[in-house]
Amino acid sequence: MALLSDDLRLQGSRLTLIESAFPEPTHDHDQCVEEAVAVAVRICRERGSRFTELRRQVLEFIWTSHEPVGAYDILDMMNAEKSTRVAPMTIYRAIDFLMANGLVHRIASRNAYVGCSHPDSRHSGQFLICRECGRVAEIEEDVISNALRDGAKRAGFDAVSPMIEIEGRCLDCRDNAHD
Amino acid sequence: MALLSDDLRLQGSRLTLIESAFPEPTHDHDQCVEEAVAVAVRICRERGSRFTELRRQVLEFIWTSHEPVGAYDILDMMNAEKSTRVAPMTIYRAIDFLMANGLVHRIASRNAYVGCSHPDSRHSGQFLICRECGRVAEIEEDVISNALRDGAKRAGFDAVSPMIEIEGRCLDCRDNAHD
DNA sequence: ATATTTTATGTTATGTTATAACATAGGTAA
DNA sequence: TTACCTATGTTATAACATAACATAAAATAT
Repeated sequence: MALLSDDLRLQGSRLTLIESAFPEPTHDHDQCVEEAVAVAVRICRERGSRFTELRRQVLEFIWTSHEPVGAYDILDMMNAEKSTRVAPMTIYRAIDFLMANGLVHRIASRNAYVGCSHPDSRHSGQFLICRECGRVAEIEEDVISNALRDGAKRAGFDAVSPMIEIEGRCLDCRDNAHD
Repeated sequence: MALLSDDLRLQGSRLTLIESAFPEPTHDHDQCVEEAVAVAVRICRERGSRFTELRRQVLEFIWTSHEPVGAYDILDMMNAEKSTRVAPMTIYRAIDFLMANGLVHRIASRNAYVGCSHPDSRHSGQFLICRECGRVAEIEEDVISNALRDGAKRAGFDAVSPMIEIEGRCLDCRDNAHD
């Protein structure tokens, strides 16, 4: 899954290796979807969970892009493609299943959902959200997790579920900017 | 504003000073509200913004407690107290104003709003949300901010607006737990 | 194989959160 | 006092999410 792009860029006068958390704009996205489904199949089989046709479709629609997708967007895609009518409830139930199995994450600041890029490892959400292209990248920085745990602890707080959503500008959009 | 309580507690065998980010359950909450309004008045005067009666009322309702308050909760409180009928739009406009001036924050994971406990200093949101009592405390840990900025940078990302919402259990609820 | 149970989905209705668009009023400044 | 800008009123609707109960399909026990 070619989600990481390595780029050589000049920063000031030093040559630096920057590893973007975002996929290259030219990447083969079909492959992302394919792999996401394959992993989901495997994980569900391992757990004895049922990865039904409906759930597969919803997962695929969420993986339409690397941008968060709203529940009603999925609903519309679903109903456009098939002749059957599906109700919101149906979509939300599939989303709940996918989230419970760590296959998708909810982006609270957008009321929308993204596919998880590493559903195997236990992790709490750290998301980079590009304001320009709308894409979301998931990172897993121990420095951040540790800082959070320590900060919470210092405040006398048992942290259970930290959620981090960072808005800003991704490398590609910075490069494309004409200012 | 007595938002910090210092407690001496035994952790393992060491005597440790824990500074809870949450207000003491017995604190004088009227004073929180009073101070929040006073600060708002000052800040708005400094900026030439108009702190109208409506905006003051909405700010006060948000400060009803240290729990996040929904827009429609405010609406209900408003309409219960006064004979006039206020529309959602009116509330949202007041909330927008208060947020733009850093007087309240939105808790995205709850679709609700809390008063800002230090509206003077520029800061990005770091919130502790207690699952048991529902209260929210705002912290400002440089360790976290730095880890975020560095983590984002390493991912080739210009972080603009980081949002952190940590769910867990506050010190008071831990102490009150009977297990 | 059939009955029983559990899990998934269908269906209808409604609850909750947020904004668009345009009208009116109320300060502020020329 | 006119003109302008900002705040609020008003109506309608968009966008997001769940409750409650019915049916179907799969897994398991008998």
